[in-house]
Amino acid sequence: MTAEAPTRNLDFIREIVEEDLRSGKYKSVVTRFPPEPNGYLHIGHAKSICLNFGIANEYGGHCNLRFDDTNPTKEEAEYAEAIKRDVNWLGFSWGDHLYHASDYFEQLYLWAEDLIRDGKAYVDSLTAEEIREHRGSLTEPGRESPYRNRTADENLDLFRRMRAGEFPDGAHVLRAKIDMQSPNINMRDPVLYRIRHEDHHRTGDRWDIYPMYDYAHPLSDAIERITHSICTLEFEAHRPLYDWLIENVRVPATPHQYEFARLNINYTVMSKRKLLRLVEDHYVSGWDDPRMPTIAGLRRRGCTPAAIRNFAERVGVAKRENVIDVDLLEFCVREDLNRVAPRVMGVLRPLPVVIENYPEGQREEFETPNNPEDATAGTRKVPFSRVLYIERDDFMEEPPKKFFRLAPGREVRLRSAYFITCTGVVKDEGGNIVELRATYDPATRGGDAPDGRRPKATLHWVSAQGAIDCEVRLYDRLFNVEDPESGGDFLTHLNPQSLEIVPAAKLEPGIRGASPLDRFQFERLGYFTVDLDSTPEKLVFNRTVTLKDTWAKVKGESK
RNA sequence: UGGGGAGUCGCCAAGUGGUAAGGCACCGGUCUUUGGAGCCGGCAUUCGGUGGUUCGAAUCCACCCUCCCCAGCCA
Repeated sequence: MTAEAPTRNLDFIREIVEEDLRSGKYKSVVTRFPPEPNGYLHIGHAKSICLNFGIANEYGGHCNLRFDDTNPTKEEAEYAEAIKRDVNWLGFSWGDHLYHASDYFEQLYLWAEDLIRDGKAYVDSLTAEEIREHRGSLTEPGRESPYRNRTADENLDLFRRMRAGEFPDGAHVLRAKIDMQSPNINMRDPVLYRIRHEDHHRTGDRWDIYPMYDYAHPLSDAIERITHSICTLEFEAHRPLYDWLIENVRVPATPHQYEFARLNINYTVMSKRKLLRLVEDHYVSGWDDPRMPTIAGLRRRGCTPAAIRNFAERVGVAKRENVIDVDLLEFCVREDLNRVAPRVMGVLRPLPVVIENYPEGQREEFETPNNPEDATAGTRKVPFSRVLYIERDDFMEEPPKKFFRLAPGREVRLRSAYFITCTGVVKDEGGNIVELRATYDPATRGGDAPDGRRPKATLHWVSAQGAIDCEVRLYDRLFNVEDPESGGDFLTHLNPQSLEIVPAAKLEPGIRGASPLDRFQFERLGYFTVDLDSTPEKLVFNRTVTLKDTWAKVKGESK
């Protein structure tokens, strides 16, 4: 027996967590996922959720869900509800650790007064424009505001009157008194509070001043005794300010901020601003449009939470900018669905086939496995009759070299049924194929030939009698370029073929009764899920992802 | 041209001085009542570049190059 020393490949954040736990710096770990309720969560957030909740779970700590609701002009309760639903759906739970930055407004305000009394904050009465001018630039230092040296009493008085609503929006702001010469622009007396005469979705009209993210975030982390405050790279330059506040405010704990690279995926966009644009201007049907990279969209598309979690794990956590191949996401989705999705036969573009030697009016049923990958999934019966539908793509009158499917004179297997041989092609006046004639071999019942012959192809099929008409929505990537953000307006890269509606696909009768979000594999085609628009009278399916298709690839290459 | 980060296979990503893990993609083969899945194999003499230190460097030092972030009273 060799006891392998399992060298786990920890990401750099987990390494830090383990070291902090090992050294005793922290007794247990507390993380937080801090969304702003101003839009829906997307798969980039899923990476952060898996990281934060994942670490909490792995190291026996907990992860808070905290709404970063410091800006009343952009936030809505509806978004908060959607966010909670999505985090839960992904499989994580915050227990009773649900918080809001707005819950801390009073404490945050009191601390701001402390800062003023300590001479570390002041009320500035410059206009926004003037503040910008005084800030300097990347290469020039800033200049101090003429209001920078007001007395603590004067500042306190003004700040209290700001709170009391005595001034209009923009009249004053509270600023930290740090260093206008700092090479780090974020340290040039950052704004801590601004006046906003606007109702907040949780605090109503109680406040006329609202804290900025840079002020509220570190202090909220301290209040919640967060140990590891994990955020994305763009906040790296804000860390000195984060640390400044933790040092200069009498907070009950000393959290630390760590930054990792956000997730990007090709052929889509991930910024909330752009996703909002797609929704508001109706380029998609909503935040949960199955083409959207939102959690809600992926759910409606048919992705499983497990697939998304596996994806987040394979993607890794590091500090280098990255763009993940959407192929990896699709792989994770197929991998999970292959295990769990019951199989069913459905024909998207029906081509009738009449089995000439099969008695008119005769019917029989075949037993077929629900999931060859899962012996416990059992079997079901599918009806067979004289007229069948097969996929139009499964027949070619003049088949090229590598086309193994049905063609005149060729024999193929109908999955779980019989071998059939194409004996004729019926066309309309326009020369379009409207029907196939064929004969079946009664000896191949069930799909095996006693003489051992093996057709090169097995086709899916549906008996015309009893077939159920369904709408099927075929999705493709939303954008037709890898990086929609580069090269002008991202909207110009929208894929006009991202949605194709198949109005009347033929499904085997067993599909009746399927409910929204049920997932299936339509054999040889892909994974499909019942859409929210579906009704018992008219089933609607979304294609989650296709199955890999070697023939499609060969065909594509020869083009 | 200030400050903060990052550069290892097409895309991710391990590696922390001892002679380049793994995944996706791709390419072969095998198997197959899904051209699916599975299984087997291939896929970086080289780590942004150039010098240097060392018996030995992706790992240490120096210089250079490229990319990303910061000038919201957004987060």
